[in-house]
Amino acid sequence: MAHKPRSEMIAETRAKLIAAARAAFGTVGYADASMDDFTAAAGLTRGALYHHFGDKKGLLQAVIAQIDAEMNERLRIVMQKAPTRWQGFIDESIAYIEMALEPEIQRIVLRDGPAVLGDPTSWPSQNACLRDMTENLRLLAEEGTIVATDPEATAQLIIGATLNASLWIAKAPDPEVTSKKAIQATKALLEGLLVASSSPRIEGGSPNIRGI
Amino acid sequence: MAHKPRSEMIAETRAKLIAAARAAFGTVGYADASMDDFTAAAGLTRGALYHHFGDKKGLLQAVIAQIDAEMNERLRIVMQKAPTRWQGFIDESIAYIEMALEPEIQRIVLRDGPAVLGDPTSWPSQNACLRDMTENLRLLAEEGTIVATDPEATAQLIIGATLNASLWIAKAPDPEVTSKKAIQATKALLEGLLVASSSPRIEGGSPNIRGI
DNA sequence: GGTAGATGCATACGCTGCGTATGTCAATGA
DNA sequence: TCATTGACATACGCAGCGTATGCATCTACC
Repeated sequence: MAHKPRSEMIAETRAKLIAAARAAFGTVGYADASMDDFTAAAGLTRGALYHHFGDKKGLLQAVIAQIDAEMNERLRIVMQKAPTRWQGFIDESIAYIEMALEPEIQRIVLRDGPAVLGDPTSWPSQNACLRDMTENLRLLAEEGTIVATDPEATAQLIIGATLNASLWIAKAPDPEVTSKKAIQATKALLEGLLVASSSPRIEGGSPNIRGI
Repeated sequence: MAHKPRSEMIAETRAKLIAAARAAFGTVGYADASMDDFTAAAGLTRGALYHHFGDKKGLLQAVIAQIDAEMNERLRIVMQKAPTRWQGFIDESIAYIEMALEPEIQRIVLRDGPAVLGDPTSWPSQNACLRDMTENLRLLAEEGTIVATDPEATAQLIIGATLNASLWIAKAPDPEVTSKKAIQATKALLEGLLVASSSPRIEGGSPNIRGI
């Protein structure tokens, strides 16, 4: 068979390295993942890694970028499906909690990432998610659904809250029950932002799209 | 001069190791802190470290325990000074944001700690802080000040929110302005928990004990 | 289409840093 | 005073990272 074009081979190598690293980082963690081991698992050596990503950190960045892109896409879909802006906002927060329950995301993006690469708010991908929520909050305040606060600050608070909720659920002995509690509490907290006149706190909270 | 009693020498050695490690972890971070270097800085060797703390992780645990004890003490004082339970709750959250701005706390407790030792909610010291806030929320709900939600879940959300706010402030180009925004938004979010009848949202929010 | 240059990736080497095994000396207690 | 415990240092081995170098293959230009 004829050889594939070089650019395609390169992309494949990069993808293999990212996939192997993602698996290793997600299971044993960044610090305990041996570059020799997981490059070998991909049928390569550290030479390829250093060539493409500079160092171990560079590879972690690439892995996180990939995962983050997937997360953003999933959140985008959730938002798109929601009937109202407010409902989309609630759904997005809950979806974020659910995603952060996945061990790979927890380990790589939420734990090792910040420790190795520094503050996540300066990552390009993370900024996309934040920007979306900020804009959403701004519009919600503008249309009078929620009280007027600094939208970016509120977005930071909400992201932090949901993130921590995920970690809490993940380590809880009964994740099912804990998850319900967390989601209920999250709704209560978010509904506190509603202006009292337009949308009083509803008994039982807003409906849950996933029945969790 | 006569030698100090042995137990005193031992405590001193432990204290010196913890102090040296704390300085190293707080500046260059856990991963880049060489045990040879900071034990030497304390006038000791790795032998002492392994004898007292087992390994590098054990020393990190000890450092975190020390910092956490200091944090809890500071929070306790803030709570004690507050005129009402609700005000104490607000003040505590703000104090938490302020503390998490300190580089040493951020680096050691908030970033490296979780990455190296795993979920913070399973740390004994962290649990103390959480337990206090949970109890506080339970009482606030009981006395009818805030809406009824699962107090533990809500505490987790609030801690996560404030924690993330700190990280956000720390990396912001203008921490002063950002800090004000974050604190305002935090108050708005927390005041959303108040039951509408007893304590309507007050123009300007609750007073700020530190004038930030 | 043949040759020169560039580039993807492997191999080889040195260095740093952790953990353990062993040694030594001082303090305690009978 | 002597035996024993325990605090701490020293010595060694090993894993893992980063770099320098080498090789083979693809592209570019004439």
